[in-house]
Amino acid sequence: MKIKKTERAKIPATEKAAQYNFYTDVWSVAKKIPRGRVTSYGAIANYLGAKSSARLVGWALNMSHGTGEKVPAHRVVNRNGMLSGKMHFGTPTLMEELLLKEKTIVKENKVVDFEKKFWDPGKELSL
DNA sequence: GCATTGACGAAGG
DNA sequence: CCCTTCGCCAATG
Repeated sequence: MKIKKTERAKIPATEKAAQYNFYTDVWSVAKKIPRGRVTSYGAIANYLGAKSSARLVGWALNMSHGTGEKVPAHRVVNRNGMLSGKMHFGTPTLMEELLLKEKTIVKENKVVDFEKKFWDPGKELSL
Protein backbone atom coordinates (compact mmCIF):
# COMPACT_ATOMS: atom_id res chain seq x y z
CA MET A 1 0.00 0.00 0.00
CA LYS A 2 1.44 3.28 -1.02
CA ILE A 3 1.13 6.01 1.53
CA LYS A 4 1.84 9.69 1.51
CA LYS A 5 4.50 9.76 4.16
CA THR A 6 4.28 13.42 4.98
CA GLU A 7 0.54 13.21 5.41
CA ARG A 8 0.65 10.05 7.46
CA ALA A 9 2.82 11.69 10.06
CA LYS A 10 0.44 14.60 10.42
CA ILE A 11 -2.67 12.60 11.17
CA PRO A 12 -4.24 13.75 14.42
CA ALA A 13 -4.68 11.15 17.12
CA THR A 14 -7.66 12.70 18.81
CA GLU A 15 -9.98 10.72 16.58
CA LYS A 16 -11.17 7.21 17.20
CA ALA A 17 -8.69 4.41 16.69
CA ALA A 18 -10.75 3.14 13.79
CA GLN A 19 -10.19 6.42 12.01
CA TYR A 20 -6.64 6.69 13.09
CA ASN A 21 -4.83 5.52 10.00
CA PHE A 22 -1.52 5.43 11.73
CA TYR A 23 -2.62 2.71 14.11
CA THR A 24 -4.41 0.67 11.48
CA ASP A 25 -1.47 1.06 9.16
CA VAL A 26 0.91 -0.19 11.80
CA TRP A 27 -1.29 -3.20 12.37
CA SER A 28 -1.57 -3.83 8.65
CA VAL A 29 2.18 -3.73 8.22
CA ALA A 30 2.74 -5.94 11.23
CA LYS A 31 0.35 -8.50 9.82
CA LYS A 32 2.44 -8.63 6.67
CA ILE A 33 5.54 -9.72 8.50
CA PRO A 34 6.39 -13.17 7.15
CA ARG A 35 6.46 -16.04 9.60
CA GLY A 36 9.88 -16.54 11.06
CA ARG A 37 10.89 -13.00 10.28
CA VAL A 38 11.02 -9.90 12.43
CA THR A 39 11.20 -6.16 11.98
CA SER A 40 11.78 -3.11 14.09
CA TYR A 41 9.57 -0.29 15.28
CA GLY A 42 11.74 2.14 13.43
CA ALA A 43 11.38 0.21 10.17
CA ILE A 44 7.60 0.33 10.40
CA ALA A 45 7.64 3.95 11.46
CA ASN A 46 9.94 4.77 8.59
CA TYR A 47 7.69 2.92 6.17
CA LEU A 48 4.72 4.91 7.40
CA GLY A 49 6.66 8.13 7.12
CA ALA A 50 6.97 8.72 10.84
CA LYS A 51 10.54 7.53 10.97
CA SER A 52 11.38 9.77 13.89
CA SER A 53 8.38 8.54 15.79
CA ALA A 54 9.18 4.90 16.27
CA ARG A 55 7.61 5.17 19.70
CA LEU A 56 4.21 5.68 18.14
CA VAL A 57 4.53 2.26 16.57
CA GLY A 58 4.92 0.84 20.03
CA TRP A 59 1.84 2.71 21.17
CA ALA A 60 -0.08 1.52 18.15
CA LEU A 61 0.77 -2.09 18.86
CA ASN A 62 -0.15 -1.55 22.46
CA MET A 63 -3.52 -0.21 21.39
CA SER A 64 -4.11 -3.40 19.41
CA HIS A 65 -4.81 -5.13 22.70
CA GLY A 66 -8.52 -5.60 23.04
CA THR A 67 -9.32 -4.37 19.55
CA GLY A 68 -9.66 -7.94 18.34
CA GLU A 69 -6.94 -7.25 15.82
CA LYS A 70 -4.57 -10.18 15.59
CA VAL A 71 -1.37 -8.28 15.33
CA PRO A 72 1.81 -10.37 15.50
CA ALA A 73 3.47 -7.83 17.73
CA HIS A 74 5.96 -10.46 18.83
CA ARG A 75 7.60 -10.10 15.42
CA VAL A 76 8.34 -6.48 16.16
CA VAL A 77 11.39 -5.67 18.20
CA ASN A 78 13.55 -2.63 18.65
CA ARG A 79 16.35 -1.73 16.31
CA ASN A 80 18.77 -3.74 18.41
CA GLY A 81 16.77 -6.92 18.00
CA MET A 82 15.86 -6.89 21.66
CA LEU A 83 12.44 -8.00 22.87
CA SER A 84 11.76 -4.71 24.54
CA GLY A 85 8.02 -5.35 24.60
CA LYS A 86 8.04 -8.86 25.96
CA MET A 87 6.58 -7.65 29.21
CA HIS A 88 3.40 -6.56 27.48
CA PHE A 89 2.36 -9.98 26.32
CA GLY A 90 0.58 -11.02 29.44
CA THR A 91 3.45 -13.17 30.58
CA PRO A 92 7.13 -12.17 30.37
CA THR A 93 7.91 -15.28 28.34
CA LEU A 94 5.00 -15.33 25.92
CA MET A 95 6.77 -13.25 23.29
CA GLU A 96 9.82 -15.48 23.32
CA GLU A 97 7.71 -18.59 23.03
CA LEU A 98 5.70 -17.20 20.14
CA LEU A 99 8.92 -16.36 18.32
CA LEU A 100 10.37 -19.75 19.14
CA LYS A 101 7.37 -21.40 17.51
CA GLU A 102 8.33 -19.59 14.34
CA LYS A 103 11.88 -20.86 14.55
CA THR A 104 13.07 -17.47 15.70
CA ILE A 105 15.61 -18.12 18.40
CA VAL A 106 15.77 -15.68 21.26
CA LYS A 107 18.83 -15.39 23.44
CA GLU A 108 19.22 -12.96 26.30
CA ASN A 109 16.07 -11.11 25.21
CA LYS A 110 17.61 -10.64 21.78
CA VAL A 111 16.74 -12.21 18.45
CA VAL A 112 19.52 -14.47 17.19
CA ASP A 113 20.60 -13.61 13.64
CA PHE A 114 18.43 -10.54 13.83
CA GLU A 115 19.99 -9.07 10.72
CA LYS A 116 19.21 -12.19 8.76
CA LYS A 117 15.65 -12.43 10.00
CA PHE A 118 15.04 -8.74 9.67
CA TRP A 119 12.18 -7.94 7.31
CA ASP A 120 11.84 -4.49 5.83
CA PRO A 121 8.19 -3.58 5.07
CA GLY A 122 9.43 -1.34 2.30
CA LYS A 123 10.77 -4.39 0.48
CA GLU A 124 7.60 -6.43 0.65
CA LEU A 125 7.12 -5.86 -3.06
CA SER A 126 10.73 -6.58 -3.79
CA LEU A 127 10.56 -10.16 -2.70
C1' DG B 1 -4.39 22.10 30.28
C1' DC B 2 0.41 21.23 31.79
C1' DA B 3 3.84 17.66 33.05
C1' DT B 4 5.47 13.00 32.77
C1' DT B 5 6.12 8.79 30.49
C1' DG B 6 6.65 5.19 26.96
C1' DA B 7 6.88 -1.74 23.08
C1' DC B 8 12.33 3.79 19.99
C1' DG B 9 16.24 5.79 17.66
C1' DA B 10 19.93 8.78 16.43
C1' DA B 11 23.52 11.68 17.96
C1' DG B 12 26.92 13.27 21.18
C1' DG B 13 30.44 12.65 24.89
C1' DC C 1 32.89 1.60 21.71
C1' DC C 2 29.67 2.21 25.78
C1' DC C 3 26.77 5.32 28.14
C1' DT C 4 23.96 9.49 28.38
C1' DT C 5 20.89 12.98 26.37
C1' DC C 6 17.64 14.72 23.31
C1' DG C 7 13.91 14.43 20.03
C1' DC C 8 9.16 12.45 18.56
C1' DC C 9 4.12 12.34 19.31
C1' DA C 10 0.38 10.54 21.65
C1' DA C 11 -1.68 8.91 26.06
C1' DT C 12 -2.27 9.31 30.81
C1' DG C 13 -2.20 11.51 35.47
